[in-house]
Amino acid sequence: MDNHAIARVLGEIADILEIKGENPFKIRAYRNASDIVSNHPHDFMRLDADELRGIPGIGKDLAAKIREIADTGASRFHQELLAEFPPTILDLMNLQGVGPKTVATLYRDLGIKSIDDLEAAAKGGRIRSIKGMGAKKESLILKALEERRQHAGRHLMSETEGVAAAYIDYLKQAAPAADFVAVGSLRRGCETCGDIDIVATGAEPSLMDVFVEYPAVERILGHGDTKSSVRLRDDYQVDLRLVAPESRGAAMQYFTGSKAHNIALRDRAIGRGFKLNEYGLFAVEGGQKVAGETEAEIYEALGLAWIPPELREDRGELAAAEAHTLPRLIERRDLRGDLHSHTTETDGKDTIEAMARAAAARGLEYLAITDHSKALAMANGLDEARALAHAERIRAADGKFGVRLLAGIECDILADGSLDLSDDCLAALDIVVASVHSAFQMERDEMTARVIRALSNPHVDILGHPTGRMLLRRSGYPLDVDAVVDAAKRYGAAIEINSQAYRLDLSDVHARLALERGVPLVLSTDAHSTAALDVVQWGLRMARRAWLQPADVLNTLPFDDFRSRLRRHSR
DNA sequence: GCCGTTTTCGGCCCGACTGTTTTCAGTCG
Repeated sequence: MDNHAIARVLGEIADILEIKGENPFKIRAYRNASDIVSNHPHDFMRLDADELRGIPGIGKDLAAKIREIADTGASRFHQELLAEFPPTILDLMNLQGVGPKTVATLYRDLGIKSIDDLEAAAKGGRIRSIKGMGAKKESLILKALEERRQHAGRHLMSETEGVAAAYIDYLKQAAPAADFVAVGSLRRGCETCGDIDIVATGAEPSLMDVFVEYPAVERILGHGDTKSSVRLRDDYQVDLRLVAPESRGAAMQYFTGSKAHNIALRDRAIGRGFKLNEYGLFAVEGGQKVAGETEAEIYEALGLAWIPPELREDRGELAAAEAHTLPRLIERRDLRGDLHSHTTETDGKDTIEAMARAAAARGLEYLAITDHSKALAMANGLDEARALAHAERIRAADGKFGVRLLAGIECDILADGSLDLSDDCLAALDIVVASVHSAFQMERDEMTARVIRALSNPHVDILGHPTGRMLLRRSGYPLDVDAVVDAAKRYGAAIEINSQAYRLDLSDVHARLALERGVPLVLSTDAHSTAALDVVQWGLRMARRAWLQPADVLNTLPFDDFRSRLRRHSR
């Protein structure tokens, strides 16, 4: 049991209590505890009940339940709840537009207890027979089922990384001298991943037995001396390739892909009298091996500079590698500031001081505190008076904890494109991120006009999570990103790459569009806790896939230079 | 279920939107 597993049990308790219609505050306590556990830096397996109780939000009951889960691997309360409802019912809660009440009604009235049951009922027109539901609801459910199907077997990069790392740790224990590297879409930094591909070198074939005996394995798909495949619970497929050390680079290259990149690379090899496969680069005449131990020597033998995995999508990287004009991709050490964060003043978990200290501990030079504005009532958003009072407190803390602070706001863009706070208030702040959080159901033209109108406000420095997408859950609101990028250019606003693993918004493709149009980008965490400042690693992968160099990202600048480049100071 | 207390009970962020209604329930954020 790790924190993630404990958090999942608590989350499932919350889900079932919700279906049962229990006290919403009790449900919130479980949900909150689940969040705390999954985001907590310490291993909950090692904390005793007293230490657990010291964590705000964990009281006597929850501390005992967490200990029980840590000690026994399960919770009796959780088991009892699962006995009341079939476990598959929880899958229904993940459908867009289907909440606990709907799940309860579907179960009670139609006996629906799984995704398959629901699909059959919806297709058979039986949903509309339930009181309070109609034909619209039925088609909404069918649409949600379709979206779910499209996402099946795919996972967020952040989660995939965790699963791959845990698997590799496990393999390393059995073969300490061997070398392991996760390749495939994960190595390329794709926003979501299907399979996990691992290349191993320097291990005995018996490693494959260890591989298929991993506790989370649900089904063994293949079990050979050099290649094995398994399916894990949680719908991951994992492939392990065991290769000789002299082929390590070739195998890494081959299994990292992308398919399009590999096809282009092999084509290039053929044109030069070589054959490229997962074992190496070979001369067609005579068949002798030219390269294969490292990726770099393979690329070099083909007249190319080594290409960072994030660029291997056949989007011009081969030509750039040949001309030695590949970008010097942005890295974490290039970032000097974070421009989007929340505190306890709205829906953040930590105070100004804690956030400032955490930013300083991560080597940041500056941090913008950008809590929500009043339209986001559920987050306890700030009105003008509170925003200004909060700004005073932020400025009072500026520089005291080893980091410069910017007093900002994440201001809602209202349905008509106006901003949630007065111009006077926005002008009095150091930085304004403007974001859409409501009224997503708009026509594309209307939504585009709305966002562009917001950008026309001279106090808007940055457009936050521009498309509103939530990976594997919903596509963004309909938006002409091209037109929005042009508007940002025209008005001198910057565009955010939001690093939350479930957002990654802008996407790599759109960020590259902004780069080509000369619109400045910023890389932000949208952190709601100190630990969340580290999610920047996911945004970085997106930025690198967009070919961004340090100079393309405003928050790589030293503090004074950065401030002068902000829209409010640059003209 | 947590928290804080004028300490064992009462409060705990709630508004917009949708689809179903004819005054509201459910979902989302």
